[in-house]
Amino acid sequence: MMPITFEDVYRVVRLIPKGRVMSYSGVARLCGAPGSARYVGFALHALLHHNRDVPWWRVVNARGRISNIYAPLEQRKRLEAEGVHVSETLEVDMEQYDAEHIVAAHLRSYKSLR
DNA sequence: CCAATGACCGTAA
DNA sequence: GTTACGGCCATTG
Repeated sequence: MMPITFEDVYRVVRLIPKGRVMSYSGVARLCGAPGSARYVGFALHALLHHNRDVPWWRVVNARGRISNIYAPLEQRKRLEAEGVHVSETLEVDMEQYDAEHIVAAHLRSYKSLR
């Protein structure tokens, strides 16, 4: 299987619609690297000191919890600003907000158009 | 080259 | 609800 790069991760994260979220494992799956969730976290971590056009705040862990240890409140603020409800325990409802199926469909149509 | 390191995850007890 | 552990894999020192 082809190794994935930071850019592969950023490409998928950029497809998450405003007002939606995805899990680290979901991003890894759509990058074609199922099981590489840790690496997705690593790629997002690399964004901290380089401002890029990547909506990192739309990525949470598989249970909907904010696992960013650097700026959890900033992440919550940005999500709320998009209409995503974040609980006091820093969790979102994945049943309601998970965009994996949407992004997957987007990638499928992109692939068939190409 | 090798070992350690993550903004993680699924399973098991 | 909790902790523990193995797997994960590109990057870094």
